[in-house]
Amino acid sequence: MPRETWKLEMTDTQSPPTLDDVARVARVSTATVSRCINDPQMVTEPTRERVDAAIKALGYTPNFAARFMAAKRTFTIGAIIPTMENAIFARGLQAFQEGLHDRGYTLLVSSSAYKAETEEEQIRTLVARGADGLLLIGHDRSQAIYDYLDRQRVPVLVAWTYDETARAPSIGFDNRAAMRALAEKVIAMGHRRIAMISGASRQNDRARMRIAGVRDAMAAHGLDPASLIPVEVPYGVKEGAAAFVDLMGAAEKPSIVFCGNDVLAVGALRGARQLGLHVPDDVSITGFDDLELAQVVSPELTTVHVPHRKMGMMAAEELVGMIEEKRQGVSQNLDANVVQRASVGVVSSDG
Amino acid sequence: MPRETWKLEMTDTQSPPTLDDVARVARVSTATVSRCINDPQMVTEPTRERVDAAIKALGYTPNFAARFMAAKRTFTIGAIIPTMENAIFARGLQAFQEGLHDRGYTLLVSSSAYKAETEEEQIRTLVARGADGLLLIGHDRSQAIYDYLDRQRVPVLVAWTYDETARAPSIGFDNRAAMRALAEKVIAMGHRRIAMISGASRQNDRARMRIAGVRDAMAAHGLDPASLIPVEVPYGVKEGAAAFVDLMGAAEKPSIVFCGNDVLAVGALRGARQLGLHVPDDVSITGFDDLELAQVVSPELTTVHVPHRKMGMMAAEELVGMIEEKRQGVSQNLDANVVQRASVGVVSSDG
DNA sequence: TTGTAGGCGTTATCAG
DNA sequence: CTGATAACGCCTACAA
Repeated sequence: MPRETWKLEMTDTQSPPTLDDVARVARVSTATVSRCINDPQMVTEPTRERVDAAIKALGYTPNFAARFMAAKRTFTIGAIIPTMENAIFARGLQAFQEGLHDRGYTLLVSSSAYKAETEEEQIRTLVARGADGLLLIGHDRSQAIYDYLDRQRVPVLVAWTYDETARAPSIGFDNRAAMRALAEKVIAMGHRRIAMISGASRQNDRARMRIAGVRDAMAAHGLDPASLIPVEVPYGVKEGAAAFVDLMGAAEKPSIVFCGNDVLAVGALRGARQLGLHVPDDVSITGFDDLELAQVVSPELTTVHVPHRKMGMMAAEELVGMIEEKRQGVSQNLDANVVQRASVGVVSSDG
Repeated sequence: MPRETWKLEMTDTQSPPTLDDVARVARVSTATVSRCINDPQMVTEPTRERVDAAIKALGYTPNFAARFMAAKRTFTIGAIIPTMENAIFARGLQAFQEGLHDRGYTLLVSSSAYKAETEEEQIRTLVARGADGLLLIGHDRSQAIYDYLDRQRVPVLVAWTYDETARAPSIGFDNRAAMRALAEKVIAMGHRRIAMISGASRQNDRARMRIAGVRDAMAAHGLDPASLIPVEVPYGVKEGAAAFVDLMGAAEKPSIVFCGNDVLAVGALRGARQLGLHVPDDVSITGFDDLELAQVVSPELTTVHVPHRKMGMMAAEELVGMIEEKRQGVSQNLDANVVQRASVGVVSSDG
């Protein structure tokens, strides 16, 4: 039995088909097969047909690892988000994925569970896997990992926040200004006894900026910003409820509880229900993000509307641009508007 | 200037460090460096220290593509879920990821937007990228793609459903039986005018089974299963609300509206509010999944509790087992229990 | 214990 | 337009 035949049978049964197999079946060189796939117009009609037939017959799919090694491109973008649990990042990410898909890229997502260490690990994983670019949430991470990214020459775009002074370009909104706008409106409605429930602010610039925003508004209204001591808990409905109950157990009960996001606010709402408190008559509550959730609960949440889809779409455009034109990214500051609904009430004569 | 030096400098500035670079700096062979990374105990203490130092100094990270080509393993698992928008799959996936992480694997997630075509594309992408195994939702997909997976020898595990007759092993629950149990309880409370809002049932065995479950219960109570004509809409709060409003506009208004999942049910609740209908006095509503959402709305949803985390953890264990022991997967049928809350009421003398 | 060298599946540069 | 052939970065027998 001729060696060739033997080998053909072996490869055929043992493992997925390769370019070689296709080439052999189509009776052309591997180079030609490669061209058929990547640049069909460089090949004559009849040969292309033979090759396509062979590809179909064998059920061939190119091996990305090999392709990456040879071409240094994967048309893959990685995104690492803090959580997939609640839908905070889902809508924006969906738009991001659509934008990438339109441009011929695939998105791979990974979640860090709000842990810096995990995020770092996942950044390395995605880069080592050949991601052409990365989308990250917020600016807070170690110098070391930015250095690593530089060395590996992987473009990075930050989303969900805007900070032109940061090292990486960002497409997002000004968390601090948005929260300040919300807080100013609320304070203008007469609220003076202010409390806040926030996610952990360490390693989370969005959380920190939102706290700062409330303090800005307080200062602007002659209140002492330092008097605001946010309760920090993990983002979650249960956690929000528990924090709220604690807050209402204090000697001086707040008339308004600002929450770091809608999930926490929904938790607070639930805490209020547990305590038999009426919102907004007994106490007001605000969120941030304007998730679908915000309009599902009752009362509907006063919150900050974040342009999720727009942000995702613009991020896709920008990141692909950075990759293909090898240029620095340019930051964009999108609008995030306060949306007033029923969870905040007017205070008449409140100390 | 000696050529070696020149080359070293070039590589040093132009591209990420490779095994070669590390070897050169540590004055050992590439084989030794490789061993230091993959099997440290095969190397003497002093050499290992030199190598580790070189790795740190250079900021070296192994290139997965190259590693994959040589070793055929990536320690990466891919999961493709229908959507990331609402949190349906998030909790289970989170547990799945944790389970994988404990076993040394990384999870990469991709969402198909409930489109078979997109899912297929993503399956190929993940496989081509060297995923060691795949987690998919539900059994409904083309024969062709299962054949492809076989040929590529990539183990596949299905979750969120259980069907021992299907081609792929599954870890999930019996959607039909669970929905039937729920429906039986509801019907036993006197409901006879039954309607249902479902997600698209095409290419979605979970949706189909849940519809079948309601019909089973109807038949068991002497009602005509064929009289149930589910309204099919995309999973979404808005869509659920609209469908509900339509349903209540019919000549014979239902006393109970079964919903294919909690998101749809929350939508229905909202539709009821729009119509000024009281739930459950005027009409009852049920969900499925027991998302956090279910306890956040009011009235709280009667629904089916799905063991998300348990399912995710077991799936991780099973899939890794299939990969490492090269064995067929074994299916598991988990419990999904009815949880009665406030959205369903008793009907006294209803036709 | 350490080094040498072949091969993994593609792409891309040359000739033809 | 097509075909050799040299990388790409790593792993792993096999040798020393």
